[in-house]
Amino acid sequence: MFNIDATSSTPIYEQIIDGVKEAIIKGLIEPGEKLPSVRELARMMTINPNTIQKAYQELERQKVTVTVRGKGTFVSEDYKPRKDEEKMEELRELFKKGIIDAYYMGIDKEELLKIIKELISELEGFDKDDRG
Amino acid sequence: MFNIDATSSTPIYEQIIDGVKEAIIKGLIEPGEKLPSVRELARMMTINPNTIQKAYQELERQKVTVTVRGKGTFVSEDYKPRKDEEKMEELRELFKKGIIDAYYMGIDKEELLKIIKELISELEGFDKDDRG
Amino acid sequence: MFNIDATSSTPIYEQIIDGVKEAIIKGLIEPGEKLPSVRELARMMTINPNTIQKAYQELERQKVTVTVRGKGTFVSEDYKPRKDEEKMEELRELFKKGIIDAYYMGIDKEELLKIIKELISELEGFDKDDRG
Amino acid sequence: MFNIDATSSTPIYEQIIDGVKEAIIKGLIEPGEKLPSVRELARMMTINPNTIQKAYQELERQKVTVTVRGKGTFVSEDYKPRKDEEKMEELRELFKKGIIDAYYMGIDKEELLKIIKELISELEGFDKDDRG
DNA sequence: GTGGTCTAGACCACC
DNA sequence: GTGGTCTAGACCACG
Repeated sequence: MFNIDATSSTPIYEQIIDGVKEAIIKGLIEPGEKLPSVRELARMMTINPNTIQKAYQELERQKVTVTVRGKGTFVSEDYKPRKDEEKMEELRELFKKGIIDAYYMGIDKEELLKIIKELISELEGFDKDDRG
Repeated sequence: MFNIDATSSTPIYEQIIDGVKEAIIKGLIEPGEKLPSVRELARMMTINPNTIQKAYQELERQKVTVTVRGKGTFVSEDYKPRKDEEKMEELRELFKKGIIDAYYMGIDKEELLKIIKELISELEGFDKDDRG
Repeated sequence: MFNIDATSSTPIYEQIIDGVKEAIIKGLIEPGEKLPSVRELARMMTINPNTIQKAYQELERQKVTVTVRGKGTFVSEDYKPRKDEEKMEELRELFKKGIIDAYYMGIDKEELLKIIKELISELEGFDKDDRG
Repeated sequence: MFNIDATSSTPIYEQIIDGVKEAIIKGLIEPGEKLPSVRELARMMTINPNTIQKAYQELERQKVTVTVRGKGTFVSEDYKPRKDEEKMEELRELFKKGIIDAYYMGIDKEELLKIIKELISELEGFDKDDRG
């Protein structure tokens, strides 16, 4: 489903969260669909089950998934996007850092916007209205 | 010159690095200009000198600054931007994460691009040719 | 694994970096193999853990090692040598200094080349193709 | 006579020492010849006179030069090369470091020896017998 | 005065 | 257990 880089500075559990979200946006996993169980995914990716568990808990906290006791973890069917000012500020900081890095790599404004637009296109469904 | 959030998950020394780079891009510090000394900045921001030191060393490693023995740390006058494929990939990952987060906050493509363009404008000089 | 001279003018962390690199070249540590943990090495050599940490971070920055979160620091399996002109110039300066010093010690050309060839031989594997 | 890089990690006074020695080896300054006075050299290179003074003192300590009170500093006419075991060991360490660095830059044995031989040739007089 | 190194000891996130 | 960050306080070389 997605790749994990154990040597990356982003924690594994965070890579899993991002991977699941990306898979949902791309439509690889549909709303209502079941995610692999913690143990199953841990085995598939040879990762410590505790790490998967932590990722799943965070996904549920963010209401991206819901857990049904005894059944498993499912992609939310009624995800309601929310933007509080705090998260917006974090997002701006993240992009600002990206722009600064781009500047120091010698990437100009047009090239940068092109890269970003490409990334948006790759994440199919991003510009759709029917978000589940 | 810039604000430090001690409670943030991004390390203080990294916030300092980003802050200095941002100040340079915005033209608040000019190429050739002297940065505050390690001790001085430490006093100004009530941060341990070792933390400032770590930030300054990383800035020098990235060739953003040069240090002259016994004189201090100065903004490089001949910074040459470099983009290797590895750094490009990291940049793409950073922006991809931002786009995914934006999606989950209910921000649509147009709004996102508007935010990014605003951020670029705020960083004056980004679309100039005379990068220091 | 290697000796540290606390009285030397070369910083301890740099001696550690050189020692690790030398051990790798000599084949005493193989690609993929785990280095002693920061604390362990600190205990073994009665050196402050922060000093070891600084050495390990520099080794990782140079891509000589990779660190896996929660697991430890390992010798890179896919090290790709790089020679930019700047590093080449530094290398030339270093050897030039050595040659000048040798001259002032009364060592002639043949003797100097003999010494250098011996040093190369001691570092087993230097003339092999399978660099890790 | 030679270039000084204030941003280099090698101290300025050491760069001066090396520069003088190199100039002597190359024959740019002959045995018995007078070096510029401390003040004169300081003015020429816009360097603090104390720094020049320190370099000259060290050159005299190494018996590379002799100072005649009221006359100035002169290149020794009867320099007797000496190799004690301590200095030999330092020299070996220096070359070992260079070889390790070369290895990590992907330079092979033949290429390295070629570079070293070139450097020796550039320092004219190195393979002569009539060392003054 | 400047930056560079080192120690001691603490806290944290991650696996 | 692992590495990563931070503080406090010390000493040093350099200009």
